[in-house]
Amino acid sequence: LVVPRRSSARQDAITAAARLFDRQGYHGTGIAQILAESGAPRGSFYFHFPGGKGELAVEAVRVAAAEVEHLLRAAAARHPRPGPMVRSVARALAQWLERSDYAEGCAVTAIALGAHRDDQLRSACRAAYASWQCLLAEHLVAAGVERDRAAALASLVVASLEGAVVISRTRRDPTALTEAADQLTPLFGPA
Amino acid sequence: LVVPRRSSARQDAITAAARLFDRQGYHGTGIAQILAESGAPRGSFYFHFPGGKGELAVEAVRVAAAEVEHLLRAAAARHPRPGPMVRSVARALAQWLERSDYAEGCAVTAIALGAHRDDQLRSACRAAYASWQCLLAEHLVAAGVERDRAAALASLVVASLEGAVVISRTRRDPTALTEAADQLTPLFGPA
Amino acid sequence: LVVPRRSSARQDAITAAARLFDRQGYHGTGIAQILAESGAPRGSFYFHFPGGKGELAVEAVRVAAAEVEHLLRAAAARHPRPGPMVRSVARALAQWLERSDYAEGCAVTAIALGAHRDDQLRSACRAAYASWQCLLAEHLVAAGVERDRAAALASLVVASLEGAVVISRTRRDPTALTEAADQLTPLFGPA
Amino acid sequence: LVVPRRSSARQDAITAAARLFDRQGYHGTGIAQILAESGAPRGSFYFHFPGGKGELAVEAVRVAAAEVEHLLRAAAARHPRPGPMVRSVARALAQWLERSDYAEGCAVTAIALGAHRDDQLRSACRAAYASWQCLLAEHLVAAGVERDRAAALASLVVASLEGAVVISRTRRDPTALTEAADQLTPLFGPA
DNA sequence: ACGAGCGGGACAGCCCGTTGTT
DNA sequence: AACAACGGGCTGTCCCGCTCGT
Repeated sequence: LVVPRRSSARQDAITAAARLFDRQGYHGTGIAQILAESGAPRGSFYFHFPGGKGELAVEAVRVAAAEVEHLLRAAAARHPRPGPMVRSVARALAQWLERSDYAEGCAVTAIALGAHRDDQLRSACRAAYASWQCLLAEHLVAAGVERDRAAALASLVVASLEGAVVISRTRRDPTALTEAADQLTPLFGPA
Repeated sequence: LVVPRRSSARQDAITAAARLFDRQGYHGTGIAQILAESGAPRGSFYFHFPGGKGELAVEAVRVAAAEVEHLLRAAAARHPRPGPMVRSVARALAQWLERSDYAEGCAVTAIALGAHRDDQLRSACRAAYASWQCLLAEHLVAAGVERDRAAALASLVVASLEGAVVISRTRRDPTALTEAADQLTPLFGPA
Repeated sequence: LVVPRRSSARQDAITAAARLFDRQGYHGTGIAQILAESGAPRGSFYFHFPGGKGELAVEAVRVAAAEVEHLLRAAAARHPRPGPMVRSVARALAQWLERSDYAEGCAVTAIALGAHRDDQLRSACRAAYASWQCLLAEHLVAAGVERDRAAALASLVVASLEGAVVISRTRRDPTALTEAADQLTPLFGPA
Repeated sequence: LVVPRRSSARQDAITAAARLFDRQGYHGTGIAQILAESGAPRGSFYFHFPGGKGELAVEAVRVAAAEVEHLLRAAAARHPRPGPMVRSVARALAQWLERSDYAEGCAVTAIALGAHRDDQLRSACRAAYASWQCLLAEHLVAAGVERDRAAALASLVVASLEGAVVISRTRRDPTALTEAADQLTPLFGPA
């Protein structure tokens, strides 16, 4: 007996959109390309996404945010001390950049910059940043950082990595990421 | 002796382009809008910019980079110690964001993310980041930071501010910027 | 004994279609909107209307024609003399226009003009005009007008009211209708 | 010496648009078809018509209105008495219908019904009706009809012919037009 | 009778880059 | 150095007709 299995078209389109928005930006990516690369059918696009491109982008932001959340959680589980944890995240991001030949960075930033006029989209990006900051802050607190300082420090870490990804991509060179993580380390407490 | 005073059309277009690319992204901004808002004539656009939109964007990146360089130099002149200097820069960026109601952030980042396929454009963005990092590193050296560490630290500062601007814009709230500068301060040496 | 009470979906769709074709024209109205506004289910549309949009429009024409027929019959019953009868019809049409803020006029005309390529549709419109003319002619004959002249006169009345509705709608002003009825009156015989 | 002779593309598009809007209605006619049939270039459409399809339709209404104005003036010049004048106009309209095999009627009505949401378009149609009514009213006055009645009578004539054109087209038979003109004649005064 | 989904084509609008002429 | 005009491709959006499975 086969479970009715709803079409995968919607999810396929979201995945492809996250990748393409990341590579080419929000305005630089057309729906046609997203559908072509995802193999999703054209006719049901506005059935799956009544809100059009914007709604698709909101979903793409959620997917991209969840991937990074997963990365952060995995690093936190492996490294109890914040210094190694942040360096591990930076290394993972650097590898991600290199593996795509610096074509893919962070879909959230790409969409945040390309479409900050759309309030729902902006809101989704804001939620992504907030979740990352929250995860980092909790890890810092667990490592003994005082709660208020942990929040501000987590904000700095998110911003640093975010900015370092953009710069690394522009340079086609991951040193900005590793330097950022290395230089941040002393802030997390005594070695 | 009369200076020929070339037409301002070219410069007007560049200025408008920097503002609009910042606000709407590279692909989100059309040449028609740039010409309309700058008042530059349509007919001579490809006389002034034979390279088309890409060449215009390169010039816009240079202009935007120079503005930030000016900001950095001014802050360095006023604040000999790196902590206050970086905090002053963050405050200035925050004011810039607020003044435009978070519509304008950094044209370099907007273009870097929107058009990183164009090598000349990417090169111009890379040069912008490099010049900022260089200015910051020299200021750190002058304040007594060892040269190698100063370069890495400057890289972190640039990345942090860059990322904080993106996040602040997304949040419509400047705290990410001020938090970043505050948390970075201890890295610059003993109070 | 329970009357099977067939689903109202079909009738709902026809009613909504008549209203929307009237407001927006045949090509300006999509099936999706008709279904949305009527609350009729999407899945069974082609069960109820195997002929698609065209068949739905034919039914809409019939409904709209019947409404006008009803209006004509009621006016004829109340006013034995043709002059008052036609003026009463014009007033009713004017009220109908005003009540919808001149958004709705006559669905038959809207469809006749928008889709006169479809023979079945054209046929339905022709039947509507014929039935109105017939009703009017009989009323004129009953009032003493000679039979041949009654037919031609009824044709003029239908055309006048038809045209006056279009003009009134364009003007957002019912005077074209009342003027038409007033000026026609002398043709119906001695006061 | 050659007069710079601006491109005929704009006028070509307007002429084709008038014909096609008449045949297929406003919403039933696409810009692509208008450009294809007129031979006008695609790239400069929004140069010639910044207001898009709506602006094109406004011009088409003006052209169509002017053609009818010309017809009315010619008939008025040839027939000093209103009866023959109106009958001559009706004959001309009937011939026009027959010549196009009842595919073309009156572009103004087609657009008035298809796009009465667009205020500028509605305004252009209103102006067309007003100009026809005015021409007719002046002719009636010149023939001795009292001024106030002439205006109302002219309104009736315009509405009748308008409606008769729609009905004739639906019937593919010009009798509605000739009947209308014949039956109107007694209103214009003693034979 | 009906919801979900597909297929592919059309819509209006706008894009960037190039002509000719002046 | 600026103009009117072109060329044709692409955008997001929406369309109608249909087939599934229930």
